[in-house]
Amino acid sequence: MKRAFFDRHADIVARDLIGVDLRFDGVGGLIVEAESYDPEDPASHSYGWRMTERNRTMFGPPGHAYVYRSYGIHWCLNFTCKDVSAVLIRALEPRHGIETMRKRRGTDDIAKLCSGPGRLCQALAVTRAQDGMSLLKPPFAMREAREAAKVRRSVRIGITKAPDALRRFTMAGSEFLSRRV
DNA sequence: CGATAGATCGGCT
DNA sequence: GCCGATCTATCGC
Repeated sequence: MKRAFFDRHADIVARDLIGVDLRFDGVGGLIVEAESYDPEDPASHSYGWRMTERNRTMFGPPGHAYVYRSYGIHWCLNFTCKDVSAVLIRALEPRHGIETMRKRRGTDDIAKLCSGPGRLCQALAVTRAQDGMSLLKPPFAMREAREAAKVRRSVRIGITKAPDALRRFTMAGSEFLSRRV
């Protein structure tokens, strides 16, 4: 994956991420669900261009991991994009290191390994330690989709602000989404 | 099944 | 203090 891939708006990047193979330390799978956020968006951490200690990575260069703590318990992985926009990675189709994911997640249910932003971070062992890391080099590895995936667009999950924005992108027919479209 | 309470952190009002 | 880009356990039907 080239840096130019991320040097576009999160809406475009999120769409193109569907079907991409993502690994962290060799563990991962295909991205099947992602959401886009930007400074104009009330649901975004970068809303109003206000930089804080938590969201500072979003204001940095595209192509980096922005990891934040959610509800005091879970970690969520985002990819930084152009103009302080970002893509929240919400679900993977497990492909690599499935046994490792099972151990970390404490379940054998393959549909629950990476189906949700908190779950996939636990499965890949992504934490605050990865915040600010480049996605273009190890331990991250990304490979473009072999063929263009069929992508669906719908409303985002679990937010209260701007609930009607069509900024959730999913792989059509995937069994590994955090929720049905 | 579906609904809901509870865990627990950081940033804001 | 309060709320959230969440997940799990545990209810009740």
